Amino acid sequence: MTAPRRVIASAVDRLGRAFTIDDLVAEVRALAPSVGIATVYRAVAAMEAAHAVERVGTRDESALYVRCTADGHHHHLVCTGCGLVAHATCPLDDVPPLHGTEGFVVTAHELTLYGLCAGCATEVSPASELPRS
Amino acid sequence: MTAPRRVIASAVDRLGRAFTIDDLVAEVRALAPSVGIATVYRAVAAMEAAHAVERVGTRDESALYVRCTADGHHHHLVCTGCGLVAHATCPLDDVPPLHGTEGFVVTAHELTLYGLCAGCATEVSPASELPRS
DNA sequence: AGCACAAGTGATAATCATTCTCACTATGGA
DNA sequence: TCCATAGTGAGAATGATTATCACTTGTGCT
Ligand SMILES: [Zn+2]
Ligand SMILES: [Zn+2]
Ligand SMILES: [Zn+2]
Ligand SMILES: [Zn+2]
Repeated sequence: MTAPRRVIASAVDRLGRAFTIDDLVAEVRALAPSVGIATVYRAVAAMEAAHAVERVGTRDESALYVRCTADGHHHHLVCTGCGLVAHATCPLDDVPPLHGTEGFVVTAHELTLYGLCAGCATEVSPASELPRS
Repeated sequence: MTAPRRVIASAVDRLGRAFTIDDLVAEVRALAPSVGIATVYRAVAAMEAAHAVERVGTRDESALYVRCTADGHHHHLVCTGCGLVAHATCPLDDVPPLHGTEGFVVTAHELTLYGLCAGCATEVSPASELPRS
């Protein structure tokens, strides 16, 4: 592939954590200042289509992505303390949602778990959580 | 409350189904053409804060809302055929997600179920589903 | 190597949902 | 009734994302 896409892919690796497009642009431009924002958008869209990254939500009105580490159906644990995103297996596989589904045929679902990662859980006081949903 | 808010509240009732701000503006203006878009945004925000409506997702880059019918913790069934949104009880209450949660303390979750409502399930061929996630 | 075509790039403008500003008005209590 | 306050409406402002377009790069073929 082209040089900008290589730089963008390695920037995603270097970031490790979840990132917005702006995070990624900053990381990319540390090495290649000439790369345009539109190119980063296009590269992330291509990586998403190729399952190299996945969108995990929104932060400050901007899309959040993480590097794809797990294959197949899974969900995400989002730390409300530091923003870390971890992968989790699906807890619904053997739990059909029976109540309230009058005639509804469920074919897909989205699940995101919020909480505190190991680091944040010990670090902060229990009162400083940011509840959600 | 004021006249515009009364009109907006009754328009939400009249719609019944899930709606975007534009849907609601159209319904509102059928009776009160002078109501401004910003007023509808503000009224929906107030109703959301008062738990009179809840946001259930996104349709065509616009926020989707439904009238609040269930109290407390619950989730939503979204028909990918007609857009109908129904309420569902939480299937996770007795299923702690154990796998892959190294030290993570889960405090909240978001879950949305996609599928076909009773009407759409019988009406359309099985091939025309719109899968998600 | 030389060439041709397709894909990618970068700057900029356009889009579009949502929010802000501000002058004006309706509301509801004293 | 009178006033303080919250709500209103029009339009401008914001900000993320996308489209446009002329230019460059990568690729395969000869
Ligand atoms: Zn954390
Ligand atoms: Zn799942
Ligand atoms: Zn349906
Ligand atoms: Zn739940």
